[in-house]
Amino acid sequence: MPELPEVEVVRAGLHPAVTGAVIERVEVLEPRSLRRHDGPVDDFVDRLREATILSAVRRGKFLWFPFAAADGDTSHALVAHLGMSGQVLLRERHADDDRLLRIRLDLAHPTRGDIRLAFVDQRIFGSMALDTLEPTPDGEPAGYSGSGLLGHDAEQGDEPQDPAPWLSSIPHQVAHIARDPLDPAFDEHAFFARMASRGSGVKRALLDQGLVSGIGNIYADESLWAAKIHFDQPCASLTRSRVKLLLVEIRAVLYKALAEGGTSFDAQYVNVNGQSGYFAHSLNAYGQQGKPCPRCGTPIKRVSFMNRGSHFCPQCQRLR
DNA sequence: CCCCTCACCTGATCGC
DNA sequence: TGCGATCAGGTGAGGG
Repeated sequence: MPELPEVEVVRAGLHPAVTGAVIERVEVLEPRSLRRHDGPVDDFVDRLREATILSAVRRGKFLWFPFAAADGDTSHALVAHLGMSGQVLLRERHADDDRLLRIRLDLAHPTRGDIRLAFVDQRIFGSMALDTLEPTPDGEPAGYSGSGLLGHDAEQGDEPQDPAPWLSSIPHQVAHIARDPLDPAFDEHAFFARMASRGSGVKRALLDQGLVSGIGNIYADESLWAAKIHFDQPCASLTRSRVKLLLVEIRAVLYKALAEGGTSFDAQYVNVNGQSGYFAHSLNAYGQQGKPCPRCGTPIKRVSFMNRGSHFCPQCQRLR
């Protein structure tokens, strides 16, 4: 997937188009795309009808849209996860269906008029669902909900935190996901403590969304390359300063990807308007097997780990 | 709680 | 051209 930067690009693209919009019609073409919805298809459809979307929020790779139901109730959100291959595309109301369209939401926006959200997903690992909102334990905003792309200057500072109660609430099924490293309320001390007591290798830890969210296979490999750490180095063997360095590199990698609009290796991963991203050329390790390490020239290796590829420089990233 | 394996899915591509 | 094998950016249930 879509890892944090790609999901944030989608969220930022959707936010201005969906906030304040009324859902006029919902069609579920693939019921399996509601796997995480606790109820029948009709329940999903009926409860969204005439609802007004209040915001677009993201934590890690989870995206959700708090809404006011037709009766005014604001205790629920529409949750979306893109899985490996999902997209939420903004379309014109009467556009032809995309090839792998699973769910269609027709919206009426006060200034943008009639638009459509198309949930497209090849592998159906992604999903949409309605879920109850519950208060965050720390009372902080549950995720990022700015009107612009996270980290972009135009957005910084000019947006006082919206005190709307639904923004300090999190969907029940997202509550176990840790805050992501770009979240101002990310608990660094808890992260260091849990890393120190973990028995697994460091990449496995980075991919554990309950420990730190938003990182997937690409950015795990890129961050570990930047920090010169082997993917299977035991967490507990890393000094606190090495873990701090790793966190710095993780943030740098995520911000860089955000600045470039998210990565996209093939037509599968596209931004909210269906346009391809363009970050692939600046990857240092992921997918670079056989090519010289940009730091030392040693060929990058690819090995199978956790049933997926791990890419690293055997010279810079030694197991020790 | 922690840790690991596996199931869940389709479609594109590659080698024969 | 066909066909099987392989691969793809994730998550969570369920076992030890």
